[in-house]
Amino acid sequence: MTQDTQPKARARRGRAAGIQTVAVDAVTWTLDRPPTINDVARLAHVSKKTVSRVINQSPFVNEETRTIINGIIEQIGYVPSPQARGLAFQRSFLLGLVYDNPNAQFIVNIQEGVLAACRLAGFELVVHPCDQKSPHFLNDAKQFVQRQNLDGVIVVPPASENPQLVEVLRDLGCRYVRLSAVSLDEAANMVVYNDRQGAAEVAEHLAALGHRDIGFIAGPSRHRSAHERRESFVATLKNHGIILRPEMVEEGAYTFESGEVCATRLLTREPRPTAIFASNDEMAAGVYKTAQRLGISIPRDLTIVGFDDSPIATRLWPSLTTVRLPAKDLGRLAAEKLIIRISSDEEEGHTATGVVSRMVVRESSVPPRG
Amino acid sequence: MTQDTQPKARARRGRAAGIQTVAVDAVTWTLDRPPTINDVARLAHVSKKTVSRVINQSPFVNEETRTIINGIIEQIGYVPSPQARGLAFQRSFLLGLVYDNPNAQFIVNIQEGVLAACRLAGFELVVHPCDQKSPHFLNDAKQFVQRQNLDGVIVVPPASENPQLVEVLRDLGCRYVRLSAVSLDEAANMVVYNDRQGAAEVAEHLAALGHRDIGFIAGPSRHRSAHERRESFVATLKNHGIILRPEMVEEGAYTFESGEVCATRLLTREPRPTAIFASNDEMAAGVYKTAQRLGISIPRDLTIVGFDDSPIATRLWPSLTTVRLPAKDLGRLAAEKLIIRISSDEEEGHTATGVVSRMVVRESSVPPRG
DNA sequence: CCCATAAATGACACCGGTTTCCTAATGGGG
DNA sequence: CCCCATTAGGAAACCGGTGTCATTTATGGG
Repeated sequence: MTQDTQPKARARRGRAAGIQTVAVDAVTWTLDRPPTINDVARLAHVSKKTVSRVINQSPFVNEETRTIINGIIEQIGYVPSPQARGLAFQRSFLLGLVYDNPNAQFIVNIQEGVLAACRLAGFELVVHPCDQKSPHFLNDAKQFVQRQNLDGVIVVPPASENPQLVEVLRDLGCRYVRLSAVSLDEAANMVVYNDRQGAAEVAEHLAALGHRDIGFIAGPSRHRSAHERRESFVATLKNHGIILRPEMVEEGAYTFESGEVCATRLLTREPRPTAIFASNDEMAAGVYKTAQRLGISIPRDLTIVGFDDSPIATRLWPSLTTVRLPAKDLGRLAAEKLIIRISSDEEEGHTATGVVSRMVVRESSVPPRG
Repeated sequence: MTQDTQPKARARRGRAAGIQTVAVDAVTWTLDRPPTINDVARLAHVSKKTVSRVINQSPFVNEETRTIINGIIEQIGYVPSPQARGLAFQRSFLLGLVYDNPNAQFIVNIQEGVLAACRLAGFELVVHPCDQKSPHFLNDAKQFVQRQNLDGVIVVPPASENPQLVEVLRDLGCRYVRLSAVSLDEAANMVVYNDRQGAAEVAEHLAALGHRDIGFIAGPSRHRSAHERRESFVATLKNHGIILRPEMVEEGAYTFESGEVCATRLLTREPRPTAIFASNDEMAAGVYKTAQRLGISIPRDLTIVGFDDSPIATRLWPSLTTVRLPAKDLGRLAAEKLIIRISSDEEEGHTATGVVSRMVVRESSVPPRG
C-alpha cells in the first residue's frame, strides 16, 4: 500500500463466485467472473452494441442473430449489470416506499401490491420507514432518494399528507405518488382511497339494523382519512334521519388505548348508545375491552363496527364488522402509475386513480335489543 | 427515429430537476443537471481523482485541499452517483430481505432493525416477499438477487429453512444471513433466536402457578421454531415433575383457525386442562375464541399463554401472557453481520450471534381455580 | 446494371465514478 | 549541495452498459 489503497485489500469479487465452464460454439470456454456483455459479444462474433440491441428488444436485429445471441446469453447465464445500465440510462430501476403508518399489515399489503407491479416492469422496491416527529425526518427522506437515485417514490399516509416532505421530493426532481383519502395534489401524483363509501355503508347498515343511539369514535383530526370517515358517516346518518349528537362523538388517536378511553366515556353516558362505530379496528378493539370490563355483552347489548379490516377484526370474539380497504390494489395502482410515467418519461398519466373501501359484515353488528 | 431509438423519446432527466445557480469561488455558476464529480473537480481546480479521494476519505489529501473540496461539495449539493460507484466498486450498496412469514408485524420489525444498521453504513434495503409453494419461488429469488446485484441477502423464516433457496444464493456467490431458531449453517451465515428460553420460562411460570393439567398446541412440525418451542416446553415441564401426556398435545398450523380446532379438542377432553400454551399468539387467539364459545372464563377457568407478543396479545381481553422475540434486534444483528463481511470483503465474522426470547406476563395466566 | 432505400451492424464516445501508474514538490540526511 | 524518501496530485484506462452516427449488406425500381 504505497498509495491510495485503503488498509482493507479490496479483492474484486464478482456476482457469480463459482468458476463456469460452458461449451459454446463447439469450444469450451471458461470464466471465473460473471459474464459481461463483452463476453457475449465475443462468443457471438458480434459487437456489444448488437447484444445491447437484443437485450433491449430493439426491432432492428436480424431474427437469426437474435436467436444466436439469446442462446449464448442463456448458456453462460449472462445478466446485464444493473449499475452499468443505470449509469447509461440515468435510471436506477428502483422505487422507494416511504411510510410511517403503524399498521404493519397495511404496510406489508401495500408492499406486496407495489412489488406485483414492479416485477412486471423489472423494478425493485426499497423501503424507508420514518418518523415525522424526528428532526431528521426531511433530511433522511432526501438522503433516501439521493443515495440510490430512486426513479420514483410512493408515500403512504400519514406521511403522504406532509407538505414539506412532498416539497423535498419535488425539489429533488423525483417522481412520486402519494396515497391519501383525498386528492392533495395533481392527479398524476395521487392515488386516493375512498373512505367515504365504507363509512356511508356503515351508517346505512346501522340505520337499517334499527340503531338510533349511535356513538362515534373519530380518528385524529389531522388525518385526512379520519376527517373523511367522520364526515361521510355523519352525513349519511343524517340522510336517514339520524342526528349524531355532539356528546356521542369522541375523538381518539387511532390507538387501542384511546379506543378504551373514548368507549368508557360513551358507555357511561345516558342514554347509552346501542352501537358504536370506531374509526379504525384498533380503537374498536379498545371498545371491546371496555365493554367486557363494564359487563356489556357484544353484540347483544352493544353493536360495534370498526374500520380497516386488520387481522384483529377476525381474531376478536365476536368477529368485528368493519370496512376493508384493498391495500394491495392501492400499492399496485401507485406503482403502475409511477412506472408508466418513468418509462414513458412523460408527465402524462394524469388520470385520477383510486380504490374504494367496502363494508364487511361480521358478528359484532346486530339489531338493538328490545 | 431513424435507428435504434425506441418509439418513446428518452429525454435525459437528471436527479435534481430545478436549475441551480450557486456562487462559488466568487463566480456565479449555473447548472441544469445534477452536479457530478467533474463539476466539483473543475470548480475546485483539481482533478476528479482528488475529489474521489476526498469522498472516500483517503488520508493522502492536503487538509486545505480537502476543506476547499468539501466546501464546494456542500455548496452545489453534490451527491456521488450510486450507479457509477457501484459499477467501479462492483458493489450495489443494497441488501435484500426475503420473507414469506405471514406475521406482518414481525416483518416490519425486522425491516426496521435491518434499516437501522443499513443507515449507518450507507446501505439500503430491497424487499422480496415470496411463496415457497410457488413454482417460480427459486427462480424469482435468483432474479431478485441478480437484477439489482445485491451485496447481501437476509432470509427470514420459514423461507430461511429452505435448503434449495440457500443453494441458489450460494451458487450466485451472494452473501447471505439466515434467521432461524437453530443453526442450520456456518456461524457466519446465521443469526439464531433462542425460542427455548421463552418456552422454558412459560413452563416454569405455569408450574409455579400450580398448573398440572396443561394442554399444549404445537406449531407445524416442519418449522424449526415449532420444534424448539415444543421440546423446550416439554423438557422444562418434566424438570418440574410434570409429564405432558400425548392427548394433551395438539399440532396446529400457526393459524387462528387451527388454534380454534386444537383448543376445541383440548377443552372437550376430561380432565380439562387448566392451562393451555399455544405456540404462537394467532393460535392463542383461537383458544380465546373457543373458550368464550364454550363459556369457559379466562383466566378464571383457563390460563392461556401464547408466543410472539404480536399486537393481538395486548388487544385481547384479558391481555395475553406471551413470549417476546426481539425482532428488531434480530434484523439489526443480521444486517450488521452482513455489512461487516461485505465491507471487509473477508469471510470472517464467524462468531455466532443471536437473540433470546423472554416471557411477558400479562393477565391471562393465573393459578388454577380451587 | 446502377443507384436509391431500407435493414443490419459496428466504431466510438459517453455515463460518473474508481484504480493504476506516474510526476512534481518538499524536506531531511549524508 | 545532492539524493532519496515521502507526500500531493494528475492522466489515462477501466467498470459494463448505452447513444450517435457511419458503414456494410440486401433489395427493388428505372
